[in-house]
Amino acid sequence: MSHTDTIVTGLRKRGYRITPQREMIIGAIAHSPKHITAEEIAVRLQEHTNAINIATIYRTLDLLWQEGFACRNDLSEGKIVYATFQHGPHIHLVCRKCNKVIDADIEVLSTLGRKLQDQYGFDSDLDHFSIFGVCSECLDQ
Amino acid sequence: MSHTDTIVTGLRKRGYRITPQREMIIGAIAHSPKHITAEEIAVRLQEHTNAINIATIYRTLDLLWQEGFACRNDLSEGKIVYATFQHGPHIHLVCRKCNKVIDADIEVLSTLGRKLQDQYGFDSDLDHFSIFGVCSECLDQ
DNA sequence: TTAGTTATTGCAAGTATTCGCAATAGGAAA
DNA sequence: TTTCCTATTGCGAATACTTGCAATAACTAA
Repeated sequence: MSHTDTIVTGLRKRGYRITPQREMIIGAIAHSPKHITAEEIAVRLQEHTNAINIATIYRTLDLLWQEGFACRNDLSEGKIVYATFQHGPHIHLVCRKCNKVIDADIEVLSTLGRKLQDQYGFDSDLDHFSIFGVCSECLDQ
Repeated sequence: MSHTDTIVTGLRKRGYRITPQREMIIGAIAHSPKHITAEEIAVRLQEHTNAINIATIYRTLDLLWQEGFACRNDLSEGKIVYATFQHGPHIHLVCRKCNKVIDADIEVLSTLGRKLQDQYGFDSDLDHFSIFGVCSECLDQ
C-alpha cells in the first residue's frame, strides 16, 4: 500500500470523507521529498487542476496534523511547513539568528517521550519537531 | 535592577538603540504574568499612549527573541505568544486535539541540551519551549 | 440504485504577521 | 551642544492564515 493510501485509509477508518481534493493534497504532501507549505501544494496541484481552493488546503493540512498523519512546524520563515512521516523521525534545530535548519537524529529523545508519558500522560509528537536556538557559526560571531 | 532594565541594558550593550517604544514594549512583556501576544501588548500600551504601531511591536518582539531575551511559541491558537524568562524555565505540552497547554518541568531536558551542544554545537532554547502531542483526556476518547 | 444526512468545499471577508520605503530620532563624535 | 550617520518608526500594502455560510457531494441505509 502506498503512503498516500495508508493515510487515506486511516482517515476513512476514522469516519472522514475522502474527496478528490483531499486525495490530491495528501498525494502532494506524501510525495514531497521535503517539508512543504500550503502555497507550494497549491502551485503543484495547479499543474493538474486549477480548482482547489487554498482554504481547503489549509483545512486538510490541519486535519492531517490533528489526526497525527503529518507534522506541522513553524521554522520562523514566516510560514508553516508540513510533512508526512515517511522520511523517518528527526529533529529540526532552527537557528534564530540565521534561520538555518540542522536535522538532528532523535536518539536522545526517547527518554524524554517516556517521561512525559509517565508524568503527564501526554503522548508527544517527538518524531518530527523543532527546537529553536543558535547554531555554532552564529555563536562564534 | 528590574527585569525591564536588564533587557534594556542588554540591548544597549549589543549596540541597539533604545526608543520609548521599545522601552514600553519591553515593560509590557516583562510585567506580563503569562505569555502575551502582539495584539495584547498593543491594547495594554494604548492605555498609556495611543501612538505605538503594531508593526513596531512585532519587530521588537522579534528582536527580543533573536537576542535571546524572550521566547516565541506557536501554540496553534492562530497566533504567536511571547514571554520573557523571569518566570523560570518550563515546557509547554500543547494538545493538538483540544489546544490545552500543560506546563511541564524541564528536569528531563538537561541531558538533551548537553547532547545537542556536544554533537551539533547548537545552543538550544530549552528554557521555554513547546512540544505538540495529544493529552491524556483526548487519548481516552 | 436512490434518497437523505451532514461533512466538506468554495468564496469572500476577517485576522495575524511581514515588508518596503520615506520620515524621524537615538547616540557617537566633534 | 550640536551635527551627522544610520537604526528605527509609522504607514500602507502585501502575504499568510482562518472563519462563516450557503452550495455541493460523500457515504449510509433503505
